[in-house]
Amino acid sequence: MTQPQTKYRSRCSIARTLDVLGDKWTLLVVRDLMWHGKHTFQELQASEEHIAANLLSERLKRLMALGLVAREAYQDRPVRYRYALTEAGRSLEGLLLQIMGWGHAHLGGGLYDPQAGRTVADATPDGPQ
Amino acid sequence: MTQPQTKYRSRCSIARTLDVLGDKWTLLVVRDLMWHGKHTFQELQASEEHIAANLLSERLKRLMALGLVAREAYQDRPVRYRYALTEAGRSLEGLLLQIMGWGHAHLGGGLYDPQAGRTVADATPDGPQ
DNA sequence: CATAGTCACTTTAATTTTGAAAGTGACTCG
DNA sequence: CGAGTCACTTTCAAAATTAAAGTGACTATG
Repeated sequence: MTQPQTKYRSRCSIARTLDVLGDKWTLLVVRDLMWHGKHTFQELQASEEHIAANLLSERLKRLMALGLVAREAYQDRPVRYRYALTEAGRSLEGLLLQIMGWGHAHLGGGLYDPQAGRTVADATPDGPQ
Repeated sequence: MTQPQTKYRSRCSIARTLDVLGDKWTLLVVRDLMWHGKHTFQELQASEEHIAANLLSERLKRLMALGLVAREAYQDRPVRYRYALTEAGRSLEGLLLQIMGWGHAHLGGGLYDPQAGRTVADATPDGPQ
């Protein structure tokens, strides 16, 4: 009986979360799916930060493999997909809000109110103040 | 007058936070400083996840440049430093707790109670359940 | 019918980051 | 003197990111 190959660096929940979401792009894709009504490849790619197409493709595959995103065809011939968060994917909203709150308080980023569906505090160009 | 070179990819608070903390190691260093009483280079390096020395060195420099960590000499000849979170660094606790909560619920990682100073739920080897 | 355009990717190649190991400098201890 | 400790830095191969170009399956236009 072989040792069950561990998927994660450690037992720590923070390390495990970083193993799957710890990069500069994944949570931006989740943000766009969660709040900004972006659901096609093109819409996701057109976001302000301009993720490279190969990375977007790879990240969507990973999020689907994790069960955080699912896709369904919105067109045949050629088949094209619409991506959406699953229930598990939507559970990341608290995390996004916390990250946004910190970035607003400490890095001068904007504040988005998902309830209102709009920005309620503008960003400063470079940092806080 | 030159355009003030923007430090961040975008005005979004989430993108800005990921610009500075979005990798697999930075928040583990913060975790160890915040909760696990690890303050010297050696202690930080000895953590379960085994960060490479060059990365630890670079991350500590970045965290200091961001004002999230400060160091003070605890010994002369040779001078050696103890690293600690600043007030701004300690403000990341909510974020760590949120990340930990998500990783516990969805990836089966352990739960640490900072109040009690101990693990209150063990991790499962590979995932949730 | 040929050509241009759209969408969703994939491929390619240069650059950057990472990871693991080994090395360095300033000491202390035996 | 030689070994050991601590806090790094250096080195270099491997992996990830970036930007650009290319592909395939169509639809719309002249």
